[in-house]
Amino acid sequence: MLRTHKCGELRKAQVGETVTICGWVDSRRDHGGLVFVDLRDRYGKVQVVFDPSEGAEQHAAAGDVRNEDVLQVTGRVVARAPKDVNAKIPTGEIDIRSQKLVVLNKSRTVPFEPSTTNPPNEEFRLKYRFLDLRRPRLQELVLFRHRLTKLIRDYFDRDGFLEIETPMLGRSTPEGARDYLVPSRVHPGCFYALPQSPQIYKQILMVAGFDRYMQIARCFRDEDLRADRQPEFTQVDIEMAFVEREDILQTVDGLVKFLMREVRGEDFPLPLPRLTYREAMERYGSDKPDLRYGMELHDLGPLVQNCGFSVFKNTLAGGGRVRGLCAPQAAEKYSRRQIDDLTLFVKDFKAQGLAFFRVTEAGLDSPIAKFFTPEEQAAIKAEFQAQPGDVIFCVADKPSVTSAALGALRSRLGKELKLFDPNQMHFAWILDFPLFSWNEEEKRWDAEHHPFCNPVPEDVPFFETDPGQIRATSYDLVINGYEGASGSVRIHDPAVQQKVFDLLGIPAEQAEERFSFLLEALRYGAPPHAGIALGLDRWVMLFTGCDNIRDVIAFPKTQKASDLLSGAPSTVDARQLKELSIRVEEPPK
RNA sequence: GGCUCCGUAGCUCAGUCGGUUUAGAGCGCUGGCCUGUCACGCCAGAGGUCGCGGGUUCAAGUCCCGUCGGAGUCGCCA
Repeated sequence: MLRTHKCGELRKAQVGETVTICGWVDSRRDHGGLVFVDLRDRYGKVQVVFDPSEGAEQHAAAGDVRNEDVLQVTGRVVARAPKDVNAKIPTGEIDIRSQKLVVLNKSRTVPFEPSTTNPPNEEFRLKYRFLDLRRPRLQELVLFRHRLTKLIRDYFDRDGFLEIETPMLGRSTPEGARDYLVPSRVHPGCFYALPQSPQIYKQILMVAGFDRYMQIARCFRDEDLRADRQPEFTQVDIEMAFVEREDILQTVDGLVKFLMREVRGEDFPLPLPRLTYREAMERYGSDKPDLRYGMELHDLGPLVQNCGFSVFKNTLAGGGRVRGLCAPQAAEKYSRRQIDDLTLFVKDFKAQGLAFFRVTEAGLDSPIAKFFTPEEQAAIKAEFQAQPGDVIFCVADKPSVTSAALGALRSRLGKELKLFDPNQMHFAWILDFPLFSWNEEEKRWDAEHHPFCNPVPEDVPFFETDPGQIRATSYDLVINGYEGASGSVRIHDPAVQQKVFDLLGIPAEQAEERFSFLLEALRYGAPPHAGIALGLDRWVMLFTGCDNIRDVIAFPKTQKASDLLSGAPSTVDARQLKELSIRVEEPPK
């Protein structure tokens, strides 16, 4: 070992001991006579004093030391005089008086200091990720991720779950997200796909009798990125046999309670709240509402069906809806111009427009208020129990558009009006999703969750009459407006599986070709089973209060899926391509 | 693929409404001084294809078009 102690662990208790420590130069203060160096490792930093009276050589060498050089220092731990104590750091009551200095490695001048209080832009941080990761904040996030992952493993281990690895090189299935493909050398023209999730394998593990499975699984989806989406990400993948929906919900409820206690010391009440999909869409306009605040959507149809405002009246007459929400005390924060911005915002969600009313003592103040009788105004005000200073926003449109537009508006206003405590974590289940959704462009039914999701048994008759009515035995766990986990009871009956494929328009022979290994497995005694997958990156992000997923991933990719540190993706040698029987059609410029 | 924002010294930024001169500051860097600093201090200094390309103009960091890169978002994400 090159060290006897870590920099950050030294305290008054070690005073008098001679120690050897290693670390990076966090900063150097050269007083000509005395030289002070803050030496940093991942446990913290400690001040080393280089005094000429302890040896001319080590003192002179300290004068040549620069930031981020790697040092090994042997010296005595001494207590600081009371006036010299630095209360800002845990090691501030002691110094290391150097007796020997070894420069283990010089550093080039770093493009930015890990100790900076004002980190550079993200592009630069990603290019020099090894320096960025030296920053205390990032070290803290990496450490927390380790801890959370370990707690999750412990929780499932204690409950008898087995961690089983599944292949990374699998078979491409055209449904779902775009696959990342890996060419096969020994099978020219054939490709593996990296897993979008271990879905099929974990179901097969159930058939194989491993009735409690979990895996911290890396997954890959070649879709466009977001603040909470990376092309490769980590799922806590769970599957259980001989269980019902309720068992999965309770298992995850227990995990949440366990984590909230271990991480935050909070006694989290169970069960977690549950809402149906229909209820979520009706009250919040979203299937993943942020439930840290209210500001619910209200149906204004009955109140305005006879009003003088033709937009509302005509929309209602045409089968549309008029819905709205009441933004508390927004009148002063939103000028006319800012409301125009909100109007543009809801147009992104296909809304034709955004009506608004400023709530006053007397009634409603708005360019369109004149179209509403005093009674109608009073009714709208009463519907929201609106207070003077509030602003009521309304969208009149197709039902789905009112949800999408108002759901997005609610989310935006919630942030802008700071309607929630950023430290709070709110978990809720969304249940009874539709099993299928109608794809208007392609004129066909799509699986809302995935094609292996079991329908709610009493809805099975709807297969013949109204597939849109079929509820799925699926469930999402929503955390602060993010989809934190998603799962379902699976189909274990080949006949039901066949019904689903039929409705999705996947011909029997095609289903057989794509999923034969699953379908075959289901025919050999598949137990009823259900599962769920947690988005580990998002959980870490939410627990740590980060606003993007990249900060909790050691080596993340940019929005264009590049790794700025390594330069991936890159072109490859012609020889490699030839070996793989691949010809690139249009070589990059 | 669409929309929006950003790109000036190694880094963080200023550079105005309204186009012009030698493009500035702080941090960092280099040299010197300094024995109790911890955002050390003091003195001196170096450092710029204003992302890139084109256009408008007597004149472009500034205006216009394109492009590259980064971010947010819609589509997409069974």
